[in-house]
Amino acid sequence: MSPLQDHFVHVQCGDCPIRHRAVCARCETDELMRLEQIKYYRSFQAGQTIIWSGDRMEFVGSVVSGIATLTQTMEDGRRQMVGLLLPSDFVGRPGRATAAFDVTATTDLVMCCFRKKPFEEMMLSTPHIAQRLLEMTLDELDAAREWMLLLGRKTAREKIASLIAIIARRDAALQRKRTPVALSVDLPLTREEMADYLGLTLETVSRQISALKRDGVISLEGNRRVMIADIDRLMEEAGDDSDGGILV
Amino acid sequence: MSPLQDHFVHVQCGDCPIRHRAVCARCETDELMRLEQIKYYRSFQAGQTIIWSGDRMEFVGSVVSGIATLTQTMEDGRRQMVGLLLPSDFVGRPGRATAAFDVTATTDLVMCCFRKKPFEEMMLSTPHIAQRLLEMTLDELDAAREWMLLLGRKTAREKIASLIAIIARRDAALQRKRTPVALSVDLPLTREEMADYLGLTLETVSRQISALKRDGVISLEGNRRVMIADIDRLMEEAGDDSDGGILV
DNA sequence: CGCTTCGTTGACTCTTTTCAAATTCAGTGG
DNA sequence: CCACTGAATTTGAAAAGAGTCAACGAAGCG
Repeated sequence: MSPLQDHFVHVQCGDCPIRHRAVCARCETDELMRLEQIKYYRSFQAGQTIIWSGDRMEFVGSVVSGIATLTQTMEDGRRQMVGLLLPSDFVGRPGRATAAFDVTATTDLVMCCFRKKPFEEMMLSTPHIAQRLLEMTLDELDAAREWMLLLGRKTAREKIASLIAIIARRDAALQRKRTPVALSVDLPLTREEMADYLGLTLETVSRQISALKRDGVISLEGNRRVMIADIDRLMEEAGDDSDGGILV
Repeated sequence: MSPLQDHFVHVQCGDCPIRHRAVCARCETDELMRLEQIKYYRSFQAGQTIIWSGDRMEFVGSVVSGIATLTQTMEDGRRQMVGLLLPSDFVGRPGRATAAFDVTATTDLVMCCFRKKPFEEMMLSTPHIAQRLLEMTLDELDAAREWMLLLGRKTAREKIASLIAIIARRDAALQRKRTPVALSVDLPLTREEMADYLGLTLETVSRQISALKRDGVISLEGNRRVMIADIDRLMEEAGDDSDGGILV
C-alpha cells in the first residue's frame, strides 16, 4: 500500500537508538549478531493498526521510533487504552498465539520485528533476552498498577496532571536526560486518546486542561505543547505521594 | 506475637497443593530439591500486613493458602487495590530493593517464602524458574489490563458483575474444575475491599449487589456467598465481549 | 477557499459519591 | 440459650463530579 509499509534499510544493532533500553539491552556482541540475523524492520503510518485483538500474532518486536497504543474496546464502542508504547518498548507476548489487545500506531512508527517462533527459540537459548524481558514486564506491571490507581481513584483534574507528569517523565527518561524534567512537553496524543488513556470523555479532558491553564499550573503553546509553569505544583495536583522523584 | 507467626511444619514440595501452578511449576525433581532447601513457611493472620510499600523486601514467595491483596493508598486515604493474590500467586519483585505496594493478608494465610538474594541467584542458574515467573508476570499484566478497562470504562453495575465473574473463574481454575463455573461463589472480600478493587465506594457496591439481586441475576446466602442464578446473564451484565469462555 | 478533523465551551442530565441513619451479623460473656 | 457489643452492611436523601448533546472556533489540507 503505502511506501511506509516497505522494509527499512537494515540498521546495525550497535548503532540502534534503543540498543541499551530494549529487550536486547543485555545482549553481548555475539548474541546481538544472532538477533541481527532474524530481525527485520517494519514501518507503519500514523493511525494504522499494527495488530488486532484476537489476531494470530506472527511477530514480536520493539518500537524503534514513534508511538503506539494498546487498547481494548467494548462492543458498544467504549474504549480504554491499556498501554502506551514509546521507543524501546516491547510489543507482543511470547508464548501466546493470539493478541489480547489492539495495537495501533498513533504516529508514524518503526518497529524492529522478530518472527515469533525464532524469537521464542532464541529466548530459550539466550538467558539475557529472557532476563531483560522479565525485567521490562515487571516494570510494565508496576506501571499498570500505578495506572489502576489513576483510573480507579483520581479525579479528572488529577488524571490530567498525572498524564502530563507521566509523559514528561517518560520522555526525559528516553532522552537519558537526568534533568528534573523538561519545562515543556509534547503531548503525543489527541484529546480523545488522552481521554482513552484516562478513562474520561474528551470534553472533560479539554475542560480540565483549560482549568489547569486558567489556574496557572501549565500553559499551552499550540494544542499539543504544554509548558509546565511549576513542576512541584503539577506533581501536587497529580496527587502522587511519591514526590517528584525523577523517572521511571 | 501470635502463634500463627510461627513457622509451619515443612511440607515436601512434591506434596504441595500449589506445586503445579506456582513459580516452581516447571521445576524438575532436582531443582525442586534445591528450592526445598531455601524455602520456609510463614503464616499471617487475617488483616495482618505482610509488606508495607517502601519497605525493604527481605523475601519473595508464593501464596500457599488464603488470600492477600496488593493496594496503593493516597495521602488522603483513597485506596485502590491493584492485585488480588490467590494460592499459587507470586509475591515480590526480584531485582528491586523496596516494595512498591502494600501487601495485606485478608484471610489467614500461609506463604512459601524464599529469602530474596538466594532466590535471585537461583533464578539465574535455574531457567525453569525464570521462565515460569515470566509467564506468570505476563499473565498478571494481561489481567491488570483487563482490570484497567473495568476501572476506566465500566459502570458500577458492570463492575460488580465482572468481579463476581472474575472470582468465580479464578476459583474454578484453582480447583482445576473445568466445570463451566460453580453455581455459588464465596466472596473473599468485604464490601469495602470490593470497593477498593472496583474503584467505587462501599455504599455503591452494596447498592449494586442489591440491584443485581433484585433483578434476579444473583441471590445471596448470607453476606458473602453468591448464588449465580444465570451465568450467561451475569456475563452479559459484566459487559465483557470475550464470551463466557472458561478460565484464565 | 471549502472541507474535514480537532479542540473548546455551554447547558443540562445522570451516575456515583457523600453524609447520615437504620439494620443485620458475628462473636462474647452471662 | 440469649442479651450485648462492635463491625459490616444496607438504605435514604442530597450534592457533586463527570457525561451527554449541541454549537462553535481553529488548524491543516487538497
